[in-house]
Amino acid sequence: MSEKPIFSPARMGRAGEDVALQIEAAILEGKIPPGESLPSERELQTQFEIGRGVIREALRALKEKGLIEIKKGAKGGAFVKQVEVSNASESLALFLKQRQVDPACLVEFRESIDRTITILAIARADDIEKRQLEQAAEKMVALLDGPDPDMEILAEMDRELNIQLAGMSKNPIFQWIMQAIQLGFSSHDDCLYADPYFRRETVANWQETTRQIAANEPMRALSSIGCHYALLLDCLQTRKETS
Amino acid sequence: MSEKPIFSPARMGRAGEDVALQIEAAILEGKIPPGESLPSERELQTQFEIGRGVIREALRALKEKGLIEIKKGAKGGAFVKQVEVSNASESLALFLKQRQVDPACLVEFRESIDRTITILAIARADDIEKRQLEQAAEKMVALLDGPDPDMEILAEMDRELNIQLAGMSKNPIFQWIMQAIQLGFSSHDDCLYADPYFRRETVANWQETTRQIAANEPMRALSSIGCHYALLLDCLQTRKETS
DNA sequence: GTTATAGTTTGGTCGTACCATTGAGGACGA
DNA sequence: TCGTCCTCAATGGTACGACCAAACTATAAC
Repeated sequence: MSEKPIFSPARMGRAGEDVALQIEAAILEGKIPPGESLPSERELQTQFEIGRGVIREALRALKEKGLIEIKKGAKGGAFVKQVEVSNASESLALFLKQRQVDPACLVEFRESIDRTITILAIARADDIEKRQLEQAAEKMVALLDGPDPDMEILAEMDRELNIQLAGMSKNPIFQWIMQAIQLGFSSHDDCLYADPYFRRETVANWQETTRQIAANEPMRALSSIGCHYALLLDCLQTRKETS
Repeated sequence: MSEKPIFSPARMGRAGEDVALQIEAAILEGKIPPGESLPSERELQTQFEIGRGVIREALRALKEKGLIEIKKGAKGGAFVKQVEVSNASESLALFLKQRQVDPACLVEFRESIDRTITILAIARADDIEKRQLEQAAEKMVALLDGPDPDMEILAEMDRELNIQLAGMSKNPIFQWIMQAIQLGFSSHDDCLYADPYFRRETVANWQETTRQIAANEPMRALSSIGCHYALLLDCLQTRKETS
């Protein structure tokens, strides 16, 4: 397994770039299908007629892009991977994180896409998925009623719920955005779970929303979503005043 | 310039990851502001007590993420950069390309945010901006009626128009998302301008949309937007059949 | 048949040396 | 004095060689 994909030696100066591009191109053209492994570093070294360090840097870059996965040991190596949506999300999250953005803008944006996602989810997700979503919300209720309502866990479940809902829209772009937002700005949502009142309201709202989704009631679901974001804005407002 | 930000030595095994994470954290926490440069590779080598190859791999990863920019020569080094939206755009493009996501998903997403942007723009933009938008659309009409309706220029004006409109929503997130989409996937839109029929219809549609926005007629503007995306889907469909 | 052990493959790290690029400061001439 | 050219130092880019650590394989021992 090393005859066909012969890489051409790279030029001087910025050889690392060249190597990375050649390998990436080979992957994207399907010359190395997902699951297969690239030649070993030492093998590539001879094919490219270049130092091993350069090869390693190129592989590191591809790994960062999510194109390959690297395993150690014999029969290890660089395996071509299906790019996950989370890779793209991370990239967007990094961008959003570095910008100082008004929380109100974010809320506005999230509400906008949340509404669309909800409509799509009601139309496209099957009953099983809707049930699972409802059950996830019920688990939150149970946790809230329990003896130790841990804020961290609740916030994490909130994130999961959002991403799960986005997946039900059957549109990867919405998944991309939603994951990025959850990665980059989940801290804003934490305030909802820090206060006992908002915590209770939010969880109850999630239960209501998922129920309406499961019942295929788009207008009621949207109404519930509106409540959610009214709560969030309210919470952010009171927090601002106290600080 | 080397006293405060002392990095801790990294553990064995996966030191590269550790180094990259430490530097990334330092950047995100603002310890090294944009424009400033990190210590030189050899300097970092001593601070981390680690081989230079590892440092280089970590820097390469950060460069891939768009967090730093590397310059050669004296006074060169790794400079902290503002992450650009094009990074996120590329990352998403890679995902969609490798997964062969249906272009219709992208259209669906764009239509969704386009509708929200339009409503916000009508509510928030002042008359001057609305006039400018209308005039930009009129320039397209003029160009189309002219002797040499260049496809490239038309497509570029289309992109500009979209971004201009997004700006009028007064919400930077919509603006960024729109830019990311335009950067990565304008190629889909090009097909609208390749065919004479669709070209004419699309330009006319832009004129109609901008007029309704200027006239503060949200429902009619939305209706016009709906037409736009119906056209786009139609165009993609016929293109698919012919190929 | 199962377990223990040695061996092989492969990624991960270290270190040194050298090349290429670039900017700065000094030397030289007009 | 000014400007041009040259040298030099700092820094990233490449190369090579060595060794370590992990993980799979095959063989030997029980």
